[in-house]
Amino acid sequence: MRRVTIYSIADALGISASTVSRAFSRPDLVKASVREEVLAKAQELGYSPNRAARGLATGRTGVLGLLVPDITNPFFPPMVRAVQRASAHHDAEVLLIDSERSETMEEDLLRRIRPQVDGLVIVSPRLPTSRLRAMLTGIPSVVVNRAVRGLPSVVCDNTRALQQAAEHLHGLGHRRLALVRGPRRSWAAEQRAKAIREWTRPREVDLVELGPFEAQFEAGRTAAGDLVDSGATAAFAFDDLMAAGMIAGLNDRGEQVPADRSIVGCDDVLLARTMTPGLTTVSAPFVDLGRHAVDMLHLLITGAKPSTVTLHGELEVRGTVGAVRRQ
Amino acid sequence: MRRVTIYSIADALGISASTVSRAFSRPDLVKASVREEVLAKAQELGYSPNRAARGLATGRTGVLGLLVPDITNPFFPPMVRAVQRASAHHDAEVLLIDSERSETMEEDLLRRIRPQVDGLVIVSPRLPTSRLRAMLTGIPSVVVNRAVRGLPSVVCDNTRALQQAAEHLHGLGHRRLALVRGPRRSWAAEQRAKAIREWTRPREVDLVELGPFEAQFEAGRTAAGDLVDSGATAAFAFDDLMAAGMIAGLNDRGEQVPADRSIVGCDDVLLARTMTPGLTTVSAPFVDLGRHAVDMLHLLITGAKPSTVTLHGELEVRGTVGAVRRQ
DNA sequence: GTGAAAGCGCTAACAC
DNA sequence: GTGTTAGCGCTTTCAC
Repeated sequence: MRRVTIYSIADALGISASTVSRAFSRPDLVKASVREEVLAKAQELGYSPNRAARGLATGRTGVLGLLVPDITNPFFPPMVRAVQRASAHHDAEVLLIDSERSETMEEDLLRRIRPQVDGLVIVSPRLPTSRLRAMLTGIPSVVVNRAVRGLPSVVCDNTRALQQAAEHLHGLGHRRLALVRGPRRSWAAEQRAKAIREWTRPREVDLVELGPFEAQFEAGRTAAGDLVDSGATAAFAFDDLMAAGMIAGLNDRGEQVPADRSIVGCDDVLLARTMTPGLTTVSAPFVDLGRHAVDMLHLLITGAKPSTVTLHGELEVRGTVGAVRRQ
Repeated sequence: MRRVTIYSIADALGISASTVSRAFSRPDLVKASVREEVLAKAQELGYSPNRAARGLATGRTGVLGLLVPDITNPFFPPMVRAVQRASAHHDAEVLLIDSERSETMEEDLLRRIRPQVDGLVIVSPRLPTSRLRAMLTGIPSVVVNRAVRGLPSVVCDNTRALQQAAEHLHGLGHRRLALVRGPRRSWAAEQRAKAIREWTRPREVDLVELGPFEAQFEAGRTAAGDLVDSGATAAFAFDDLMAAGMIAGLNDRGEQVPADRSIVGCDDVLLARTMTPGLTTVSAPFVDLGRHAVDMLHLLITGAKPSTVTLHGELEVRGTVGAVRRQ
């Protein structure tokens, strides 16, 4: 049994292959009655178009590449889902790449999939701008959570929410805050740090900066020691994972959150809700992040020039912040 | 600037395209010196093979499909990573599909990607066997964590580890255990339930069965009520996510774990380590699961007939089990 | 060990 | 509206 192609259908119907092809890719160019015959026969024969062939002819693969630095970080699965869902709307599939936080893997993998996809959604907080730009020239790409001149991006600005959190802590009596910084050279880390610094500057509040640290649970645990030493009564963790690690580290040292110290995370990943008490954090708009990225990518692929989109996180007050402890 | 193909290289070197092609796909058929020239020139020109063209010619896409039911469940990211890593060894890319726990999406998405991949790694705990088998005929497929007659699979048997856990609880004085069941019709859920029942039967221990429940945090929270009502002093949750939910639910009701009740999870996902106290659980061999699945798939694709692989979970005793509370 | 040529299944001018 | 034709970039006989 040989496989069914547009020719099988064309022969069966006594029409040309082009018409069959058009019935699928440009249905408006085919007479309705013919189109329906084609579709019916296709159904009957179990035909489904060969993407590779279409790809060869059109130069399009119908596949989008999604690069994430660490799929095991709970930030990414919801985003992956959103990207996939949005891609389905454009009839595209998603090739996933997890670079395992390695820059060399990132470049290798990117090089490998580049020719196989129509475009790329890239989450690469740390690859130097020049190398990032080099990897991305010549292929439609949208960068997530990082602003790179000349590249369309969709970013989440947490400034307002973080400053609200700071305000909240201030209202609870905290006057010495810690900023537990995320990865060195991470765009988001810098962004978040800036928000806190900016809020602190005009106020009668001490700010101590700790880190940089990796965006990992264990790094948070380590940071807990620095936090205790710093004398800050409340801390902004770079993200929820670090916040969770910091809380565990404080527990190791006999401290309770929020009784002894307050902790604020960022991103509102699953973990933040499943902790007890729930983590006070800033929610990331995963779904919109993914959706905008894909929509923008689609625009790029079809020749348009999308402009950068900025979304906003929102403060979620839960159980890990409380009134300052009486010293 | 036109794209570089085997012809660009062939022209530049004054040789034929066939030779260039062979230098990549059948290097043994090309004289070493020529091969090296080709590779060097390819490097210089930034050539990378067009998969679509290769796919058209060979019928292979170089892409593997990976279907997971819920990428936001922390069980899957490490497995996705393992699958991707293993695929790289076979020079294949991974097309990810998250069915969002919907059977209809699962079938739709599968139908869509089937023609675009060389084979499938499927994690589908609940799709009825007949429909699963129907979706998978005609395409090399490996099923993960589910035994389906006639389909090669790689499964994780947690019987021994769960029974060790039961033994451990027994040693701590627990005589009334709860089995908090996972999703109805889930192969793993049935498997785990069987292990506990089998251990209980010959012993002077009461077993109460709760559920079935969805494998979700919130379902665990709900289950906590049933658990309290059941009077069991210790419980086996279907998985870690449920276990975390149950602990949160118990806290809501003023109970502490393990002081008031002991909880055992399953899978040892990130969450299990980040909780305080750490969750006693049974570790899943994520990396091996992914690796074996891909290796088996590769065998299938190349015409061999792999046999089912059984891996084993191991008990990880952490902080959520303790001596039975004095009533 | 290497080249010439056909063809994988589809699309896209171009003609009719 | 539909058919004809010429590729897309690669692999793979088949000669040499």
